[in-house]
Amino acid sequence: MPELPEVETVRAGLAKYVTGKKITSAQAFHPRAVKPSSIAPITSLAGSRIKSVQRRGKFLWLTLDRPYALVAHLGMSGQLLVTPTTTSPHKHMRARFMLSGGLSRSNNEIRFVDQRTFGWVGVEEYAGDVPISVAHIALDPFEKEFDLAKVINRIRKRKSAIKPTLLNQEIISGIGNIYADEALWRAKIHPEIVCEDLSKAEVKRLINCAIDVMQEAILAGGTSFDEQYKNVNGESGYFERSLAVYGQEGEPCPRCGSAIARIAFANRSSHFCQRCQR
DNA sequence: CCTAACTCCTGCATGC
DNA sequence: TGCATGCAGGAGTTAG
Repeated sequence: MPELPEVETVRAGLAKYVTGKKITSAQAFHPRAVKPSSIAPITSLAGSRIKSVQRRGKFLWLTLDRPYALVAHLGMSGQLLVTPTTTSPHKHMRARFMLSGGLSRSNNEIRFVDQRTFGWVGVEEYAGDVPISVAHIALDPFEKEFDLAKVINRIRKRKSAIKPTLLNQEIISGIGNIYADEALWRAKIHPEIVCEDLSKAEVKRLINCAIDVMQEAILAGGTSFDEQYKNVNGESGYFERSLAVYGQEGEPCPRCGSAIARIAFANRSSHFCQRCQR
């Protein structure tokens, strides 16, 4: 599911509902739901207070009044739902965190729900400003330290195709398959073009298109195709209706009208317009 | 240093 | 209806 706009929607929802609350108890229900490198069991979070909710790229973490963080990655199908404790358990509930205090009294639980179990939660110490598992992840383009010129130069040295480079979280974080395809379409760049062959202006245009499309998606509450992406209230986003190419194989290009193509490479689907994107 | 291939899962759509 | 196949928003590991 979730790329930067969806994770940011979840982050903002969590920040609104759980900041300042105390975790009174916590449990995990599935062995793969907890990151193996976690330094402590989920149950040990009991008694800690949530100070803030942070994000870099697709990684989320809660800062606590302790020298470690509760980190989460949603993988392909993870959800973090804020619910009343009386809500009946979800089918794929992998962990739960009971809360007390704070401003909103009715929603006193965070549930980690994940059908495919590619997502995880974990307890981690910090490496500088971010938890250990986030340390190798590049800045995302919404962080104020994000250095556009540096990223452009790095991309332009690469000999691989531009699409897998956009998906590489160690170069620029937050972009997944949907927004990579949408950004390439907006910038009129073919996904298989080699990075080295792109001009500085083209790479700059591409990253700015990625920023624009993700910003618009955040305002729409993210992209939801099915039941796999929900915000913390269990609601779908509505950016799906604004997608130009992702999932639009055979549909007319919104710019030139020719049919959107889908190809598979680097183990993923790519959707693009063969006329607009050379 | 880099890249490609493979892996971890469940559930749904499709085709025979 | 049943079964096999392919496909899905991610990222870590390994081999080369």
